[in-house]
Amino acid sequence: METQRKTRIQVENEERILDAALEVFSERGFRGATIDQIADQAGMSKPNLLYYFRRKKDMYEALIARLLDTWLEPLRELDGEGDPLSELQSYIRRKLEMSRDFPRESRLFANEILQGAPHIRPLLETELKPLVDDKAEVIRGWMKQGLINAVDPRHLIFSIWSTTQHYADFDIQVRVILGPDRGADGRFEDAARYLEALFLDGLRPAVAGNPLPRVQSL
Amino acid sequence: METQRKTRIQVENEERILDAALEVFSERGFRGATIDQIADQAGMSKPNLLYYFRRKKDMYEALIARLLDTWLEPLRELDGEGDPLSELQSYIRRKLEMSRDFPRESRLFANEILQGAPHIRPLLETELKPLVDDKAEVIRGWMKQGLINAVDPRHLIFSIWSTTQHYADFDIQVRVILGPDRGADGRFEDAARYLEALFLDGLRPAVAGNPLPRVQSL
DNA sequence: CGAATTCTTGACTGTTTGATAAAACTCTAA
DNA sequence: TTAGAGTTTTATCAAACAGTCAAGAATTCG
Repeated sequence: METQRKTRIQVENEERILDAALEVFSERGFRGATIDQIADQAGMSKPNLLYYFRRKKDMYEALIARLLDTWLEPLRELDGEGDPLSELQSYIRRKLEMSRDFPRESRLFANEILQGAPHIRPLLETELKPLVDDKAEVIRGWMKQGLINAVDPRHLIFSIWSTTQHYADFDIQVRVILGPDRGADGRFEDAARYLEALFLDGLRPAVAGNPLPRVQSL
Repeated sequence: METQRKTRIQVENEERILDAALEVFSERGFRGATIDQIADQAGMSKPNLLYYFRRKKDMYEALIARLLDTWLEPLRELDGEGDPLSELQSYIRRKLEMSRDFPRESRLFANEILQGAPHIRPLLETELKPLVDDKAEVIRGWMKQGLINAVDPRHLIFSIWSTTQHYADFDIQVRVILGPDRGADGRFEDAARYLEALFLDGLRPAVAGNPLPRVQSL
């Protein structure tokens, strides 16, 4: 059986639909979204949309499938050969950039996990877990060499995920608290600065009169 | 007009319904939840449930109203007169305990914020923001005295919220990654230990041969 | 007790929503 | 240019769902 070649129109419309679906699903979750809303957002009729994706579920699963890969890319880039502190700093920066540039994807993922990962659970076991296990081992290696403080690397990863994704997922709350002073870019710059300080040095100040007696990361 | 006194049955049933509603709303969000599911969970017929809460929205709003108060309680307890590091540590511990003991409430809140806070937005402005502004000022005071490292206190609060709530909201993901080795209690103990280390000292190790040149917090 | 009040239920209504059928229209390649 | 494949629309359906109603059952209280 030959793989169906896609027509120009097919490629265009599937893209348009998935973009609209991402918009709606990320805002309202799977069950909260309606096909009408997605069709509306995509600027086409409902039956027309269903010509490309026969079921609501198909759209959602197409989105989820491409999502996890993108989502894990920053962690994949974490390099065991690099300098630990700057590697982790880069990872935090990349995750924060994803929250800034792909907030809809972040919310879609959050929605899915929040509801018990009904569609993505198998992928978590087969894709997410092995990757995290692998990178946790890398980080553990750094700790054994005394290059970074010894903590549970998996919880470290959780804290990087949660703090960075917070700016996409809880955006409304963040905006209410920070006010309109600084635009979105300013918020993310401030967040990057803060997270760097937190993850590197924490809150406990260096001994007075002995400022920053820390190893300098290159 | 006299305030209706509530009968025994009324008090009991409203409690039962709200508990069931919390269960269902926190798992599926407002639109994803159905009255049938809630009635089922509460062990009563749908018309009976609707006798107590005439609309689905009424249940949701009753839950949201009582939620924010509980949710902000730990932050209210942050004491400007206390020792900064141990105050913040206690705050983190209290928030983590809330994630452990009230995961449904955490998820309900996350769902609401994720969807743009359609029901709770006004309360965020009138309750959440002033409290955060107030406590941010307290934390800023500590920083000016050099008792903790200087960072943006609002982002500090965001990171405490996100890291602690992560264990309730992303519970499934956390469980997949940590495996079944340690039970729920173990997970939260590990999380508490990790977060203390992160927020106090970060990842950058003390200079070799000069172990932990830090102010000791009492 | 017994009447008034409160509570519960089965049967029902109108609407929203996911999905289909088939006809009409458009595009493309020989 | 035109046959056939690919695309869009109109009309429609069945299930799911929020909410109603009226009548019967249970509870309360004088």
